[in-house]
Amino acid sequence: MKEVNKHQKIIKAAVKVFAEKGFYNARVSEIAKEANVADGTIYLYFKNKDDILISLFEEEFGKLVENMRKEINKEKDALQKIKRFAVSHLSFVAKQQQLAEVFGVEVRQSSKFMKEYVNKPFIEYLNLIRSVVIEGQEAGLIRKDLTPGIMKRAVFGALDEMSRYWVLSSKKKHSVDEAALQISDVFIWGMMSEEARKNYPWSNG
Amino acid sequence: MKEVNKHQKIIKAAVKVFAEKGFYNARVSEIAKEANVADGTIYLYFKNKDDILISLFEEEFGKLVENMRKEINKEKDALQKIKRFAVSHLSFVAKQQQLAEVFGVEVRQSSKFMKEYVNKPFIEYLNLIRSVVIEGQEAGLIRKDLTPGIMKRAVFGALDEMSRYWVLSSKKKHSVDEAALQISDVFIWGMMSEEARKNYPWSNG
DNA sequence: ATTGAATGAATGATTATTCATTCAACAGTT
DNA sequence: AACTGTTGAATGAATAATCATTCATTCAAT
Repeated sequence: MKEVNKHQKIIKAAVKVFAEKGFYNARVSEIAKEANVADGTIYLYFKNKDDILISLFEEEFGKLVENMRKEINKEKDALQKIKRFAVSHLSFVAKQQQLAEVFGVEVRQSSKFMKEYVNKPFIEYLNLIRSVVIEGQEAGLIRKDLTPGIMKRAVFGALDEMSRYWVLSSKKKHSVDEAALQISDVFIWGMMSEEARKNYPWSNG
Repeated sequence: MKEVNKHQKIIKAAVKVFAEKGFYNARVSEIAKEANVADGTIYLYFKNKDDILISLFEEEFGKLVENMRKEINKEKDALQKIKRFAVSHLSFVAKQQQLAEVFGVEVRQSSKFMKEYVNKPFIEYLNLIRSVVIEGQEAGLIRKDLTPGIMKRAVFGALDEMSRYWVLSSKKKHSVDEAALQISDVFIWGMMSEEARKNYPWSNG
């Protein structure tokens, strides 16, 4: 049976099962069932259960990083890039809930125990923010007393916690769009240099 | 042998083992060994392995919430409370690394526990921030267009991501104190109302 | 006839949990 | 103070269940 890409089919099934059950409570047999392949077939495409998670992360998160890089480059000033980052991040979460759940809830936790595996795509993602902060400081838009390495974690953390709420809660009281705007707005005003606050052409809304 | 509180001894051992290995890779027998009790003794004090994690969370996080409530009440204006929250949160992380690791990495990120176990103490902790935001809005210090339910997640998320970096990284490039100050400063400036920005007696440093 | 992708039942390891047994502490009795 | 019975906390070897992984076999395609 020359079929569609099994690797991809298994990854897709794994996203679903990992999101529903969590990595440790996910059964390889259930992923196989979801992907419509035999249990053993998984092992023709992946070394083991860990490898499914790692591959899925490398591949899918890799795409996300590339996509985000393009998104923020649509803006030319650093403060607008922050806003674009927030909106894109949360829009991805809303569109790809299961994947977001695996990224946010499972991977960073699990990666701790996969000693060898340094989470390259994740670090890259964080460093997109860091670059924007540095760029903003060089342009005089962002306060120079702020450490880019701290700010990248603050911005990402704020968005990530919001994502977790969005993905895990069933109620979804706040809209993700509204959250993205409010969070980026607070960071923009909070990080903006004194000078920029006077001159920057800002129509807050 | 009438001994010291075994319940407490087991919890303490569990914190250490969970922090080192993660919940799913932690062995009950290892917790027993660490606590100097027999494997079976654990089951005289806890229903099962899950129950160890849940109890530890309820008890230890409960203390943290109470402590934080006292801390922020040392300040009387909302913006200073935000700062105090940030400093206390990260100072706790630095002082109780293993416990912080279990709180941050194991409990909150484990979708199994987030989904099946409604995390009362955690919600209470978040709502401390929410109350402060509301208080600040009522006093005219904080912009009224910001949703307290979004802000509580943004502030907590920023601090939490910083904590995760701090506990998991071995390098510890940034000091936690510095991080707390920068993060709270950005939030304070970002959330402050136009009016407060003019009148508030602020010595930024 | 040959190949090798795919299968899924069987295997082997791992571990949470149980429970028959031990033993220290104390109370009552002589 | 010595002996005996009772209690229940503590033990840890044995159990039972769960799953990741394997591999002998099948079978579709060429």
